Amino acid sequence: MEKKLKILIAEDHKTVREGVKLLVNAQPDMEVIGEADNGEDAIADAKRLDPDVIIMDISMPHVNGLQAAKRIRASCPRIKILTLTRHTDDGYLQQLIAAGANGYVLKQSAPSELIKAIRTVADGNAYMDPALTNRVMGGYATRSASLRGENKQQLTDRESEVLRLIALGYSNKEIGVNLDLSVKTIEAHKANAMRKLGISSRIDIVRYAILQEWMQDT
Amino acid sequence: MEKKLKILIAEDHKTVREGVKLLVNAQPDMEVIGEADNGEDAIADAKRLDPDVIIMDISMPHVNGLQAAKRIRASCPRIKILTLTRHTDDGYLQQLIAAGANGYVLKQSAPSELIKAIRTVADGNAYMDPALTNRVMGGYATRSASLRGENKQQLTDRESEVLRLIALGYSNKEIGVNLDLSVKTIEAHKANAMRKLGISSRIDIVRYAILQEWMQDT
DNA sequence: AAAATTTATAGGGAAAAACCCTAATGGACG
DNA sequence: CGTCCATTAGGGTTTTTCCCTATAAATTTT
Repeated sequence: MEKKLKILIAEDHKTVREGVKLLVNAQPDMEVIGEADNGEDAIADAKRLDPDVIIMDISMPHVNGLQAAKRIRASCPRIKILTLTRHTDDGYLQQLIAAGANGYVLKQSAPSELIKAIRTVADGNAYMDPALTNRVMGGYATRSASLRGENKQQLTDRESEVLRLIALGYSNKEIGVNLDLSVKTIEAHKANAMRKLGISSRIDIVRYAILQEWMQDT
Repeated sequence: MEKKLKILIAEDHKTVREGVKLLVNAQPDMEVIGEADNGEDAIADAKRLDPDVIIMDISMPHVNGLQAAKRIRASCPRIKILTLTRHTDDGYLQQLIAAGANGYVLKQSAPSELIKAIRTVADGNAYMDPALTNRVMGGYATRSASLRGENKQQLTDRESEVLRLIALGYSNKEIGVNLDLSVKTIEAHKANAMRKLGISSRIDIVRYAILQEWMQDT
């Protein structure tokens, strides 16, 4: 095995941070070497730890991801920056590109998307979530993966609800009783949701749920 | 349904806080009405929200659980305080009783233990985790549940490992492959662990794992 | 030291759950 | 008004889990 990709996670939400770490460390060729919960620490850690890729949430306390990206770009141009965000905030998109981010992944994407994105930016290509590919980004567009993008439909409310309960450890039957639906219906929603996300196991559902910050309240 | 028990959670670790909230809100007769991540806020919230029971971690920033318990006892004697802690820290035990805590639950106990404890202290009885009952606590001993304590053995490393992976969404087979053991062995560890904890479903495993703060790293 | 208990391992067979395929209904949208 | 797709669900097969039993090794007790 050649050297592992060194990843730094900059994300203020601990649950997501730990979920991402879990996911990344599960890849044989990647390794989380540091974590920061604010932009300032992210800048310091970037210099100190010299990661290959920084996974950075754009909304963070103190110094936000945008500012942090700009400063890291300036001081450590070698380091690739992959931004991670909740919504399709158009506003940030162009600013981030300008700030020097190498990629842009939505939190609502499947975990496999994030892994693909890491590999893509580590290879020196820009990466844009398929759900955004048909938007702006003139000359930077990624040529590698993601363009032939697995249709990235949104999950319906029911589908999200079912996946969340599955991640929490409920069986299809228990969910059926809970929501007063047939097991068969739960199975259908689950299967449809998994197809949409391109995932195929319960761990993937758990990982997706963690990324969604679904493991809380209710 | 008579009025629900109002619960305040004072715990600095967010994952645990959310896990406990999940568990408590799943009870038809309980409701989380507030959360605090430090002792100071816990004291303020106790006065402001007037909960029936406070579930309080003893190690918290600013003002620790011990100090907070003492002050809440003084200002709101009606409110029951149930302390939640990681280890069998003998040291704290007597201090907590002196500070006015009504109960003491270990984090390594099954979630059902916590629920039982809430009901017991809400009823005006003292509660002590069965694992500790055979220790100190002269005149305060609980007479209600818990004394006829389900044998509270510790999980072995293997058992913990298996439960953790199950909580993360792995199937027995996947765990077997992962640890290079037969599925049958995994099943046995799982069954033994569940028997020890007195639980019987995957959700219970997930809840237990959250209480253990197992859903992180690795 | 011998005996008893617990841990780690695992098989066989029954029961339960999940999976794959198919399908009807009722909106939304062009 | 026809097409897409969300929501609902059944039939039959495959996979997983559950329950009971078992053995060697380590640990604890007597």
